[in-house]
Amino acid sequence: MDIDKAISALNNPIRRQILIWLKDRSNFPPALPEHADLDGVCVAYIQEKAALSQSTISTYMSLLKDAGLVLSARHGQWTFYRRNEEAIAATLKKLSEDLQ
Amino acid sequence: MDIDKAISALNNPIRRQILIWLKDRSNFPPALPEHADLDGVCVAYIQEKAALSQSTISTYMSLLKDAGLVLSARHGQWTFYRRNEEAIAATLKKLSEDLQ
DNA sequence: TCCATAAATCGAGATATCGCGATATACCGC
DNA sequence: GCGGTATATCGCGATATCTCGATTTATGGA
Repeated sequence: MDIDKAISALNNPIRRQILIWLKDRSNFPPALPEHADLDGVCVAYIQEKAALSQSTISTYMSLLKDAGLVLSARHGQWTFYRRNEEAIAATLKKLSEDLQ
Repeated sequence: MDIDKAISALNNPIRRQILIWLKDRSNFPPALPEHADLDGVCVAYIQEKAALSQSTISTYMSLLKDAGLVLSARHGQWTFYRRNEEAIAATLKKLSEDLQ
């Protein structure tokens, strides 16, 4: 876990908001029937919610993934992103232990 | 509490390290006798420990202060900085509540 | 094979942050 | 007032981040 990368990824209100939205799948439109059993949310839905460009959101999701805070899975043309709960918890724990 | 400012201030390993050092006064040289009863550490001691220029450390301390994470008190020519425990705890709590 | 769709990558201009040396300000003791 | 010390501020070049539109890559369907 790279705390520097993680804090850097968190140092943006929209990226933090994305992590918050991802806590609850119902923040996004319902999944297509063929994706009903898959975990995570596709880039297009996140983009729509965040109201930033496709390229920006794709970059943001890569950043979050690079920091370990989300996991991704490709299914056909879609990439589904979901929270990495362990990494998020570990990051918050490390920050608290360091600073508290 | 401005979480954006706080995370931004924390988004630097040396500023985080300073907050960690400030947990324990003994990380710095002993206070001058005439400062024995004062709380906090002067800029010069922090600078020496961090091994960055005086202007950089002064700016860093201003940033941390602006974010509310430290408090400052001027005594004569010296400015003494100390942790703002409540603000640090509140920042970590907010981050955890938002993201966890 | 072609076309359409989803996502990733590229290139760029605008803005922010980093860290410095130089300078300014504030305060002290003489 | 003057010189010295501690800190703050200024100006700057270097680097990083932000966000975009355009392009590329990957995939699926007709």
